[in-house]
Amino acid sequence: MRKGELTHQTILETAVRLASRVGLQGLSIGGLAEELGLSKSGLFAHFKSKTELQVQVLEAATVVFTGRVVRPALGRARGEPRVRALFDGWLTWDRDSLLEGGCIFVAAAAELDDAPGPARDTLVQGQRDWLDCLAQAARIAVAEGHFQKALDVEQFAHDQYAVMLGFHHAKRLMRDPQAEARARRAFDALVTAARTPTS
Amino acid sequence: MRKGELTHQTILETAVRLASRVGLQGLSIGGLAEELGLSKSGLFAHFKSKTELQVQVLEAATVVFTGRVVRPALGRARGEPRVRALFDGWLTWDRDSLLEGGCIFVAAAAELDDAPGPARDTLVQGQRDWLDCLAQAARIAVAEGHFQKALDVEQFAHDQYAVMLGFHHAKRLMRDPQAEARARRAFDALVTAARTPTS
DNA sequence: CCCTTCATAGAACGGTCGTGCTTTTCGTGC
DNA sequence: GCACGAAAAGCACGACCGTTCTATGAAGGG
Repeated sequence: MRKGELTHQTILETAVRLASRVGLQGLSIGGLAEELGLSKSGLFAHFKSKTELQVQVLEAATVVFTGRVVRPALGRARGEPRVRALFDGWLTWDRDSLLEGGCIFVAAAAELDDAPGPARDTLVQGQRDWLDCLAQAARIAVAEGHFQKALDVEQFAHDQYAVMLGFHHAKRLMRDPQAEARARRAFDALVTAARTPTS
Repeated sequence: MRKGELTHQTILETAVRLASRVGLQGLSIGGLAEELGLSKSGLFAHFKSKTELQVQVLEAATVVFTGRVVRPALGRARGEPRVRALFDGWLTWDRDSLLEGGCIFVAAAAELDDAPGPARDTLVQGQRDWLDCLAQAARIAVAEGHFQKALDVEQFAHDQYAVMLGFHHAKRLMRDPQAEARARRAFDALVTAARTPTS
C-alpha cells in the first residue's frame, strides 16, 4: 500500500470520530489537520473539496458500521436471534467509545435533511441499505416461523429504527441512565407483537 | 410596546424558521440580518452574544410549540383523546410550513447533544417538559380507565416520542411518502398495547 | 420644542473557514 | 544511489464568522 493510502485511511478514521462529536458541518479541515498533526493543505490534498471529505467520511463510517454491526449479526442464527443481534449491535455501536458523539449517521441525518448534495445522497443511500437490512432480517424471521406470516416487515424495520432513534435521543441528549432499559423494553414489545398474530 | 421589543420579536420569528432549516449552529447573525434587511450590528445589539440568541430562539420556539401543539391538546377530552391529540399535533407541527426544516428541537438535539452550555441546557429542559407532558397525558388516560392501570407512563411517553422521531427521520431525511402512515400505525399499536393489560 | 434615551447603521477587529499555488521533503523503483 | 513522482508543507487569497466601538437617526417625555 502506498504511503498516501495509509494516511488517507488514518485521516478518515479520525475524521469519523471527530464528526460524530461536532457533525459533518462542524468538521473543519483545519481542526482535523491539527488533531492529526498535519498541515491544512497537506490534508486537503487528499480530498478535492470539503464535500468530498464529507462523502468519504460517511462511506468510511458505513464500512465500520457494516463490520461492527451488520456482519456480526449475519453470523447469528437466522430469524429472531439475528433480528435481536442487529438491535443489540446498534445499541453497542451508538454508545461505543469509538464514536464519542454517538452514531454519526443520526447526527448527519439532522444536519443534512435539508441540504441537498452528494453528502446527503450518500447518507440517504446508506440509511436505505440499513433499513433494507433490518427488513430483510425480519423477513427471514417470518420465513423461519419466528414472526407471524402477515407481518409488515418494512413497518417492523421502521419501528425498530424508531426505537433506536429514541434511544439515541434519551441517551445522548437527555443523558437518561434508563435509556437502554427503555429501548430494550420497547424493542421487546415490538418483537412480542411481531410473534403473536394480530387478534 | 417599545419599538425595539417589536423588532426583537420579528427577529426571533424569522430566526426560528431559519434555524429549523440550517440548525442553531448554522444560524449566522449576518445571514439572519440580511434576511430581515437589518444591519449585522443592529441585530446583534438585541442579543449580547450568539449563545444568547440561540437560547432565545429555543425559548421562542417553545412558546410557539406550546401554543400550537400542547394548548390545543389540553382543550381535548382527558384520557386517550388528549394523548392522540398530542401525537397528531406534533405530526402537524413537524410538517408545518412554518418550520420549513422540520421540528427545530429535533435538529437542535443532534447538534447540541455534545455541546455543553446554556443552549443545550435550555433545549434539555424543554424536552424534559415535553416528555413530562406526554407522560402526564398518559397518566390521565390511566386514571380515566382508558389505559391499563399498570401502564408505565414514562415508558409510554418515551415510546411515543420515539415514534415521532422515527417519523421525522423517515419524512425529512428519507422523504418517505409513507412516513405519516407508518408513524400512525406504530402509534396505534402503542395505544392498543396500552389499553389491553399485559398477558 | 428640546433633550434624553433608545434603536439602528457603519466600519473595523482578529480569527477561522475552504481553497488554490508553489515549494520542499520524502518514499520508492530502477 | 539517483532520479522521479508522490506527499506534505508553507503561504496567501477572499469570504464570512462573532464581536466591539462609534456615530447617526428616530421616539418619546417634559
